[in-house]
Amino acid sequence: MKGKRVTIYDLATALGISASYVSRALNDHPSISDKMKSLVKAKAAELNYKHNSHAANLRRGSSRTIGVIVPKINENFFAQAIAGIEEVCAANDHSLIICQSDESFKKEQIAVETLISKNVDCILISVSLETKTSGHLQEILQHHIRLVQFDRYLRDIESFIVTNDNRRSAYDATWHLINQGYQRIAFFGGPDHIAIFKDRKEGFLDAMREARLPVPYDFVVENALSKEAGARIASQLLELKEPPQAVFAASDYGALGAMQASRLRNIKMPGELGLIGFANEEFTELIQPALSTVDQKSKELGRCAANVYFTKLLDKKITEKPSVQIIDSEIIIRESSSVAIQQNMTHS
Amino acid sequence: MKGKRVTIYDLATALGISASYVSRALNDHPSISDKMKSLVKAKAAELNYKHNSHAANLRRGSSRTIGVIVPKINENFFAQAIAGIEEVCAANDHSLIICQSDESFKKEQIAVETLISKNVDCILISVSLETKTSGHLQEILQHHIRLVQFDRYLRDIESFIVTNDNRRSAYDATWHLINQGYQRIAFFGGPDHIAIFKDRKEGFLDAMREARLPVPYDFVVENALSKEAGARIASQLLELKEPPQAVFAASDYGALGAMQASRLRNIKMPGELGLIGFANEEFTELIQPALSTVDQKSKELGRCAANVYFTKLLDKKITEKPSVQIIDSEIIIRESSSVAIQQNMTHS
DNA sequence: CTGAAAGCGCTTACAG
DNA sequence: CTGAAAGCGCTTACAG
Repeated sequence: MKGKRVTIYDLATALGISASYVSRALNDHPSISDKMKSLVKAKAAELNYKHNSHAANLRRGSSRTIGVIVPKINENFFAQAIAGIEEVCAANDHSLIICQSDESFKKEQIAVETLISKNVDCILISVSLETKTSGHLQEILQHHIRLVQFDRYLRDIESFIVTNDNRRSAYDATWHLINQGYQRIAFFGGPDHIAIFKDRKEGFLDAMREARLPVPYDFVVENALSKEAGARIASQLLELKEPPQAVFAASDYGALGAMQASRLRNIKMPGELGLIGFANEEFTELIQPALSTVDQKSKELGRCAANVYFTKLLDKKITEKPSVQIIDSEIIIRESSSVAIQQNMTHS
Repeated sequence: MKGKRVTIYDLATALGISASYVSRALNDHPSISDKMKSLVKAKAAELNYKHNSHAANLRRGSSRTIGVIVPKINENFFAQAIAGIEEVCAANDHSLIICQSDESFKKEQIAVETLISKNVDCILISVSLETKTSGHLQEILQHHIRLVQFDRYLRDIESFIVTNDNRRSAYDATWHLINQGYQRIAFFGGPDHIAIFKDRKEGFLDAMREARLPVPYDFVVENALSKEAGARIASQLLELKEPPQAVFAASDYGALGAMQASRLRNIKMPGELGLIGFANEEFTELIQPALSTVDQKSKELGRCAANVYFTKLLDKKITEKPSVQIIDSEIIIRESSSVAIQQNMTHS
């Protein structure tokens, strides 16, 4: 069905030289003169030659390809991270295979299998919410494929990690709420087995403890990352005799759900309920009231994750001890948590 | 640096059979008994064997991989389309390489080169805004790679196309505005060289003509797809002595810009300015007023695009004449264009 | 049902 | 600087 592909042998014949020579010319090997390089490349273009990366990879044993696995490509956080990764890969002449786990452990495992069989040189992963064990990541290492975890990571495996200082950001976000005068503050978090969510919870508790504010048992919620969960749980809490005065959500979507639940009850924001999220999703500055949040510098985070491979792992036989790299995040204060800003808005 | 990989020869030796047999067992060849298949597979798992897709692809001449090129993976429309494509590919045991052109013609060309050298069997593309010529798409065909265009397509190349009836949707959206009583209606569109934008403009003009409403020359704008462009142009138009009473934007982002510009001027929506966008982006139902829009059923669109390959192109020597497949879209009416809805909202 | 052998298109030591 | 040759790991006609 397919026509015969033009190979380096065809180029060699056409030019009256050997295939090895052609290969070297095409790959900019230093032994070849610039004149010959351009001659060969011109002929390649003329005959519509296309490099066959599968053959090269098979022979070379490396694919110059990086695989990335993220939970959702359409969440702005991950899309930005991918953009950063892509930028660095392109600059280093590597290509990129993007996989989506869709927050499913099963799909994540399949993605790992696929990337291994595609012989990628490195896998950058941000694990799914369902991921509790690292067996599949261990397998990556067994196949001598480099591994970098970013944002959401597992602790029980040796790998470089690029993430934010989640505990610190959560601490700061919580203190921001406290400084606004809120006292009964609830935390909408994620599963404890993923370090960033545990860290955000700890940061929240650190601040509350330091401020000597009570944290009722049911104000700390473990699975409130989605809009639906956020809305459901906020609805419950807002029915209490002593409902929360503010919510710090470890996810913008959880915060969005809380906002919708409070709107249904005509609860004024930020007057009666303060709210801050996490991730700086696109919608956070578009909704009303605009949602305070934590900007994780996701594009920079993606850049760094990719750079870990290019600067610390590529071509290195003995790897330095895996380290954790921290990307600075930034608290963004908008109307949803700031009485001061809100008043300005109203008066303008 | 890498340890030796386990190959089918290792499995063959371990099992006392031939490599050919192993290969067939692993690939579920009908000549092999179920018992032997599971025996071989068990051994493969035990020895941690992983299929090398590069070797297989090189030998087979096909990669069982589909490439997809979209302008932006983080626009909800494309993310949804990719989700649909992924679903169909997974069901057909094909893997997916996702490339992002970032609305740049140059990047799109590079993506095409990459996908060709990766030997993908098919490329699904939605072209960038800058794409005016189809030379690079022609090259795909020359390499005997199948081509399907979806959503944004070029007309001067023979390929299957999966898209919405953009002219009809635009016509309906415009009539919706007309029926709400708006008369001076502006159109925020995209470049004419991309068919869908031309179609949306035509649909708008069809409706205006039919309603015998005048369309001032400067009410039809060609490059107002982004939030920034939408805001800039809306600002200009709203300064006119006879400003538009409504805007139909061919992009939700353009509509968002218009909304922000009108808010700055304290123009009431939908009372003083009606607005409808296109694509049903995530933010459209979250902002206030909620933005009317056209839902393009993007996930279904992605599914169909992938299915064109699996049902009409895969393993077919003589291809049927390329056709255009239409995915039904749906007008979603929200507050931004509907006085009736708005009043209900206010009174509730 | 089973195996020996060829070959996909490249890269890279090795030799000159 | 240049080339002949081996081999990456698989699949698949071909033969039995």
